[in-house]
Amino acid sequence: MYQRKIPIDYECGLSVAMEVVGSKWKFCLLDEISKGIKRPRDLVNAINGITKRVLQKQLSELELHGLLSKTIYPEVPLRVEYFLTPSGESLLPLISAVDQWGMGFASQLKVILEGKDSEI
Amino acid sequence: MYQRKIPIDYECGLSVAMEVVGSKWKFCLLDEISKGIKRPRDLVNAINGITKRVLQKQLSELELHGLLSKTIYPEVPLRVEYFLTPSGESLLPLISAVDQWGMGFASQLKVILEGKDSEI
DNA sequence: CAGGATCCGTCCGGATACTG
DNA sequence: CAGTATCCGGACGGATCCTG
Repeated sequence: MYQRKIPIDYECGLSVAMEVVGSKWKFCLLDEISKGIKRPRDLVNAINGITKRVLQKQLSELELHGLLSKTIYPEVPLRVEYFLTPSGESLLPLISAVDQWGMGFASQLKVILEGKDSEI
Repeated sequence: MYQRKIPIDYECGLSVAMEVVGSKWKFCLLDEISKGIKRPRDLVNAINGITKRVLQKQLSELELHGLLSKTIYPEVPLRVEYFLTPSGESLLPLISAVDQWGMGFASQLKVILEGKDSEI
């Protein structure tokens, strides 16, 4: 995600993984695309809080890293559809696992953060 | 990990998970601590590229979120040891899975990035 | 509509120093 | 040694504009 000085430790799986999917929205993007939302514009609408610029950047990174690919339909207006490569698909079980873990953890986090808020 | 405007979508597991472990080093930290490296100073030495300040911050966040806890030994010099809470331990399988995925993906990423380098 | 470029404010992280 | 505060430069993200 912003690791360029300690180039990337190819021996460390976590380092590699963080490099590729360590940005805020990448799991979400892969998830949404796997669900069939393929066009940039639809993704902006589907994902709460992402902006066009960031979406564009992260899509291109995912594409560069070989997790995503796209098809360009030379229509007017232009249409582009992203889809998961095999590498991207290999990540889906992990995303699902992370999502489920997060669901299970949500209640705990809620209590913790709201407790903190009330201390103000 | 800088999502404070779109507070946190507790309905979205990915959102919750990213909030808690979406920083660069958190998986690494939990991993190392689970391996028995418990003191901040040892963690700085064990993790390639992290600085004391960032370590401190991420440790405290993990502690705040209830994934980590610590024991303070009132010795001189002061000794502190972090350990995983049950929530933190529940994350280990995921970390392991991410690590393994990263290992498998490393070769592909290497080819891609080195290919890009050689284009310069 | 896709997506790249630019301007610019904000946040993050490195370095350093200080306290207990 | 652990943890916090401060200063400061650089990276990131938002808004906007432009091209195909």
